[in-house]
Amino acid sequence: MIRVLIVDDHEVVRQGLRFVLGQEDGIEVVGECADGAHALAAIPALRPDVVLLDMVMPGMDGLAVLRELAGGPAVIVLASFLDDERVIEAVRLGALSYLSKTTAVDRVVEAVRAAAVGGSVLEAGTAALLIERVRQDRRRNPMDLLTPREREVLAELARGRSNAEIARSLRLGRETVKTHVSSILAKLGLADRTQAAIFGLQQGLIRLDEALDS
Amino acid sequence: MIRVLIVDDHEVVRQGLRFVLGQEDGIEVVGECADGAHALAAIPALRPDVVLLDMVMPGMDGLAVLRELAGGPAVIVLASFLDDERVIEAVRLGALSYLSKTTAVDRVVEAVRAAAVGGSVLEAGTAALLIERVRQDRRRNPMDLLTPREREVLAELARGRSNAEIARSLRLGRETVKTHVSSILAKLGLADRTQAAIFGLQQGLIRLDEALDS
DNA sequence: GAGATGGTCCCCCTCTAGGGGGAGGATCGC
DNA sequence: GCGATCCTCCCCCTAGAGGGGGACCATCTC
Repeated sequence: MIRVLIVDDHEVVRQGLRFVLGQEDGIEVVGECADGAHALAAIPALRPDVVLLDMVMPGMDGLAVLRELAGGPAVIVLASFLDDERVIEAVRLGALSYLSKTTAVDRVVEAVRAAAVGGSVLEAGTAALLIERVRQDRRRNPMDLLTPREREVLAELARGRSNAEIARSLRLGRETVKTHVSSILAKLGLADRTQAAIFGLQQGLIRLDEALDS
Repeated sequence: MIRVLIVDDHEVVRQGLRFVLGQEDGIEVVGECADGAHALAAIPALRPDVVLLDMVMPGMDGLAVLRELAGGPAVIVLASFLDDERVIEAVRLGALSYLSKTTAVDRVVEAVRAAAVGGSVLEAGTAALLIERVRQDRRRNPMDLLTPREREVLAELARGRSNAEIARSLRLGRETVKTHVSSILAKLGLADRTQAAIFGLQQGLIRLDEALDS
């Protein structure tokens, strides 16, 4: 008997999963939780073999639960979307399968049975993401090309500041700022400061909603 | 008997809703669809009184379906998140209720019964959003100040393009682009094209990850 | 008809931005 | 010590950006 714990903040999803898994031979749903904290508290008593874990939950999200669960029961992550970064991170943290909620329920059942013996069920989209990541790692993060000072200047660019403002902000001469900006453009292969600003935002140096403030 | 149609790409959600609603007196689930196009095709034959509509679906999403459904059956929108813009837009398009999937199933049943007689069930979060929107409308969206052509130019700015590139892209003279850029900066109170680009990204004219792509 | 608005293009002007150099000082590793 | 890297600042030069005008034409409104 495979003991399954369902962790999802959506009641309809929990009911759906319980209903589907309940009809399967050899699978028993031993509990369900609406958030990560309750799940971690309940696991010692429920002793599940497999945890079906929602990625997006209020409070403690799926990744946080995964971190705490290292070495415990097998985990299958259920997500509404295949968010690139989260897939990678979840797999790194030991998730066996990473399924979208759009997946046919048969696949979920399949993943549960596989997880009970340490196996994985990968969707086409997930597999593609993992491969893409390996590819990306080869053509390295362009940010590594920049010196610490250049990264500071790039962050200022991403805020929408002029050379003179950056000079004041970082206590530099305007000529020095120009030198850094030129290096940034050359190293990243960008045409002008506007493209640099966009790049900085894409890299998350500055949150989009906190740019332009001031 | 209230005839209900369930439209959601997640099979587990459909099963969950069918299970919950099926236990209610006076409610009958007459069908379920996995995407918007099938839903629109099936509605004339199924004649539902109430449509439970998922906001996020592949292909034709919830808003698109709502647009086509104007004047038809009552619609209750189900969403994973309370996305500000979508809530407003959905309500504007005639959705009676806008519920999060984290809502207790009792509320869904309540919303279905209300919708059958033209009523609404609002969650606290949704109500707050609507109030906030009314507040925002007072201090007006700055984008309304721009003409359609200026918005196009602003989108190009947000891509990181130069005046010459924008001119080629929009089939304009470079002087004309300069005129538009100047108007944009003046109307929005921004200092230069870099700030305009950031503003355009914040407004969602261009997705951050698709900026800079050539 | 007059007026307002939006779109297109032009001119002149100033100033910032950005490329291409040079150069001194600090730190680190060999 | 010596090379490498980084940070700082300077000069000259060109091209682009941005402000401030003006102009023509179309459409819509009153």
